[in-house]
Amino acid sequence: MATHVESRIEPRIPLSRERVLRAAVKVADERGIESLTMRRLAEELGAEAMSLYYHVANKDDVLDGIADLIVSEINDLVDQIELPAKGPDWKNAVRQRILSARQVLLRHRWAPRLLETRTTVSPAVLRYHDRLIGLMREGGFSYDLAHHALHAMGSRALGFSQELFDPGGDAGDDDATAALETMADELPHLVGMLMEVAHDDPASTLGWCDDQTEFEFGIDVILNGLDRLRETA
Amino acid sequence: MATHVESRIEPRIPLSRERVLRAAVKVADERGIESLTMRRLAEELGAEAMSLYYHVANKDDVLDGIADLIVSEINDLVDQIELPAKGPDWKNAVRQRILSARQVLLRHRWAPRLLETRTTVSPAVLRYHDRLIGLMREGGFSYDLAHHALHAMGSRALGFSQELFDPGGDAGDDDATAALETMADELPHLVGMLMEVAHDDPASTLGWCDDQTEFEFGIDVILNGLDRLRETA
DNA sequence: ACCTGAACACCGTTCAAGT
DNA sequence: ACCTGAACACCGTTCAAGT
Repeated sequence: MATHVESRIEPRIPLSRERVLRAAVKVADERGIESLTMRRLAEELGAEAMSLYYHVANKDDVLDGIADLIVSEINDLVDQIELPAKGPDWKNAVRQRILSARQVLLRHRWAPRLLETRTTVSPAVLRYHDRLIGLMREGGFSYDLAHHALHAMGSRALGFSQELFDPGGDAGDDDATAALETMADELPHLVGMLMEVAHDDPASTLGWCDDQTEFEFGIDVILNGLDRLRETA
Repeated sequence: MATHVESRIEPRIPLSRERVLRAAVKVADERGIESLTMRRLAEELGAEAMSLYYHVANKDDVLDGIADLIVSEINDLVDQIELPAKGPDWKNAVRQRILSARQVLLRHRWAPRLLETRTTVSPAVLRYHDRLIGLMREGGFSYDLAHHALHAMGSRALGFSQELFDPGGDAGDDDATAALETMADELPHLVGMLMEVAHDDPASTLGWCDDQTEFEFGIDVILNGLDRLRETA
């Protein structure tokens, strides 16, 4: 009867794969992906951990699912971008798509790392790349060059690039600067570079020091290089 | 007394941080990094899991340690490469270092993913990049351009690039090809590309489909682009 | 069809205790 | 100084049982 009353006050919405995945994104957004456990996820849904297994195969399935959900969000956004004219416009069109994808990833900071560690390919990722190839074809790429291009862009195609270390991210903070000075003997070039570059390096936006300016510099080097190859092909 | 006999037969080598980390690399090489647990690591060393904590702070410390060990292996190798002449030689020198780094990573397939997930910066990674900046400076780069260059290369500087999905890796295998054909409606460009490109795509060497040819294509696009910027700067 | 309680195997780690 | 046994908190997951 206590349960009777409870169920009146809060009528139970049934679980579903959709609800489970949306709740998982919410938990990851709010508390970080490392605190996304099956028990925590169930709690978010007002259910028990074991109930989830009726709707998803296991935790890996959840992770695959939310990775796909994020890239679907990217697809929804880039589908609204108008298609370019044939020829040299391809570059700006691709650039615009990539920067839009990046906007979505900025809302889900945990997503880049998750995307890189998933080994099963997401349908949404396939779709995203399919459209990218289409744009390049319209721009005059052979399939062969488009293939090389996808490899050259790597994760940048989806709007991020994982940095191995942060060559300037903490440079603004005084402690780090002082620490660097003590390493000047062993790391002369790195310290020299950071001293000069530190002032014009704003806060990073994604990853460790993958800030917007540097990200755009990187894709432009690649897109310009590909454009040159397209012209001479 | 049984223990007495045992200790005679197999005199106990004392543990040390060095031994722990080397054993951890061995376990990761032989059984994959996902099976590197504190208990398994201790077993490899003929000790109990709790004994490890006298020599390393925790598991994260072990992971930081083996990441650093691998990059040290890279440093040892690239230090043997002779230095280039001033000027345009920088490109080949950097290219050669990157491909040497890649050779080391091919011996430790788990290392790229580990390197990308470590958030604390390894001294060896700092040293590697310091020398890379030095080469670019000799080649005529400003510190500012060298900084952009490091970002543009990202993980490629250390010899790998994580691919988001594998545009042709399984294309050789018949099942995958058949599966692709059924997706031709939704993914026309991707399927079209793979059909054409599949035949000349050999087995991958690192990551999912990050094969040597594609990796070199990618770094060449970037290095050539940077070289052009260096000339016009 | 959908959900759950109890239980299992396996983690990383603490702490007091051994030599 | 170096190592360990017992124990704890917390995972993902199975399975039989509930409605």
